[in-house]
Amino acid sequence: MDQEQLQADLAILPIGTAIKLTGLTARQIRYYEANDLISIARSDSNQRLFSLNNLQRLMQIKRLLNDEHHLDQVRQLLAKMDVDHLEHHENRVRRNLKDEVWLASPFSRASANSRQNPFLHS
DNA sequence: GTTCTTACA
DNA sequence: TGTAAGCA
Repeated sequence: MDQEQLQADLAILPIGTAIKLTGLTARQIRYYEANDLISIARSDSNQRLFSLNNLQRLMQIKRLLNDEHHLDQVRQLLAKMDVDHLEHHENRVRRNLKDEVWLASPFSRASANSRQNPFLHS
């Protein structure tokens, strides 16, 4: 995970900021969370902590509800999107692992010239 | 002052 | 969905 994603996942913003940036009310945000449309981090004192990704998702929920969708439909739609993203992420991890195994293998040029090649030094 | 939960109009 | 009560 790169630094951009890391910062986008950093949950540090209070609900007051989320309210101003999304245009939603605290009531709505808490209602969406209670109905599993979004998962929001909590502080030690049980206060909600929002990340940039949280805000983006809240605005997405806001847009979807304004169109045609009902709460149940939005929940299922977002749930499926989450599954897809997870699968893509897992696939990416598998590709990276596969590449690393190849690069570390004795059949790879990178391995033959690598400082970490166990066959070169001692 | 802000946020949280619960409950009622 | 808004709002008030009582806490943290």
